[in-house]
Amino acid sequence: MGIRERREREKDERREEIIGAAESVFFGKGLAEATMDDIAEAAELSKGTLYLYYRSKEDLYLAVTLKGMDIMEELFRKAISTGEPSIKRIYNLGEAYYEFFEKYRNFFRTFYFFESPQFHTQVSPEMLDACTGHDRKIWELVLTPIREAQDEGLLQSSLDPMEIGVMLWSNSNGLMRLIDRHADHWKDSLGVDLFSLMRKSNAFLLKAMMTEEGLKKFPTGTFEHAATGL
Amino acid sequence: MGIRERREREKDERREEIIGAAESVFFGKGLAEATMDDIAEAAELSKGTLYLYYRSKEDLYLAVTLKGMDIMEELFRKAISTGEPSIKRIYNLGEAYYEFFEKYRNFFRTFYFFESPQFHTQVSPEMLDACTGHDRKIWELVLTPIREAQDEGLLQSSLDPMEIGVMLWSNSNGLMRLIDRHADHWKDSLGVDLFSLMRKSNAFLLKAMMTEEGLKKFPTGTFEHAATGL
DNA sequence: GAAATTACTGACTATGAGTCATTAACGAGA
DNA sequence: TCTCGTTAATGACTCATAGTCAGTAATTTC
Repeated sequence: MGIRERREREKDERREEIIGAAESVFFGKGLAEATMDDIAEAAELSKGTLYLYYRSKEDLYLAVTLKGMDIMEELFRKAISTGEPSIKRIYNLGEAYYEFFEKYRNFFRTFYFFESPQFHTQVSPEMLDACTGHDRKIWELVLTPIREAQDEGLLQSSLDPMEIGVMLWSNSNGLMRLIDRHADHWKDSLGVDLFSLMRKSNAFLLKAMMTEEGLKKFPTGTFEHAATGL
Repeated sequence: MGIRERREREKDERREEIIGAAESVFFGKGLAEATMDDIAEAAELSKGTLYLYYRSKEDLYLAVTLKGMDIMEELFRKAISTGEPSIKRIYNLGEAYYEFFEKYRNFFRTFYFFESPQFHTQVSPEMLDACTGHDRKIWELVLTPIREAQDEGLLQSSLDPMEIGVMLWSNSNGLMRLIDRHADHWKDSLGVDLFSLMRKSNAFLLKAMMTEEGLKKFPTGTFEHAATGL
């Protein structure tokens, strides 16, 4: 019988609607200032109903984070399925990450919360698992072209692929955070362009991790027209 | 007359006592779970009194952060006043940063809040200024040996000293955060030692930013016995 | 020793997260 | 079409806690 299925579909839609409402409220006011009453009003539902779908305000916030991860995953997937050489696809990932940062800044910001367990006081273990699960899935994506580049002898095989990924990710992520909160200050009063700095440091790191052969085939700067300089 | 002065001294002492109480409560429960009543009890004062000294719970939290910055500044100051060569003192800074992370983990964690303006909803502009001011002071400290190393022709002079500092700092900071929340997971289930990874990536970056002359005098690994590998 | 200043108090207010008894809507079976 | 059971939704309520403020006590000044 299709009734059960319709009900489930409707429930899923409700879930999406709630996330949509939560998104607009959270993005407008931030986690702390947003109230469940605000979200209920935006969703045209009563507050009690929100709690039928999400255990706590923080769980709901992480539901928005999960949606952000979906978007990011999609961008990453596109970046690595171009059929280009592995090294180029690693560059693409850097571009995709920066694109996500630029275009989906609000989602990028929700990651701050996810990445600070400090602040998880009401998060349900289920929701946390869902997030870390999704996080790992994205990491798998990142590792694919890295492993390939190692197999092709372009990246040093003495390094763990995860190590390579983390170095590049951590570097980009740290600088994007800085850009997010202080870009103007750095540019105007210190004269430092953090964006090109990110390009530079990523290039430094990648260069240090490539093999002689890799550097011969793809000298630093090969993809410099690219957006992020990864 | 010394009465005014005595009163001021007493007020300062009170301030310190409150910070001490806040510290123990915040470190035990985290910002969100800690209540002003908890802190008042720990300080053996009424809640109202706390508000005579600090405008909000978040201001009080940042007061603890400021204390952490004091500690860090002290460690940094020691690190760069050894009379050693400039490059070595840059290494020392890396060590000092890691020492701060290890020994004063709780203070290190308070920086998460300071570094996420997202979460500043009740912070007074005065307190924020105090924090950013102190932050800059510490940056000045970091820049000293970097400028010196450039003057001596050991670090590329095409780079802005601030750029060099930010690259190294951002890299270390990002990885320490990762270590802070996931060291076990990374080590056990992924087989990646984040600490040595931090050493490696710092070395990569520094190497890329040194001059030929610098690398001749101080080849990578010169200070490898050092704690952080910066 | 009266008046003024300063430090402190804790009962009170306001707000907002989360709950739960109740109501409404829907569908199944007779 | 009438019941009865099930599921979805409601909103008034509780409870916790940040922040306030009128009042008290201690200290200083003259």
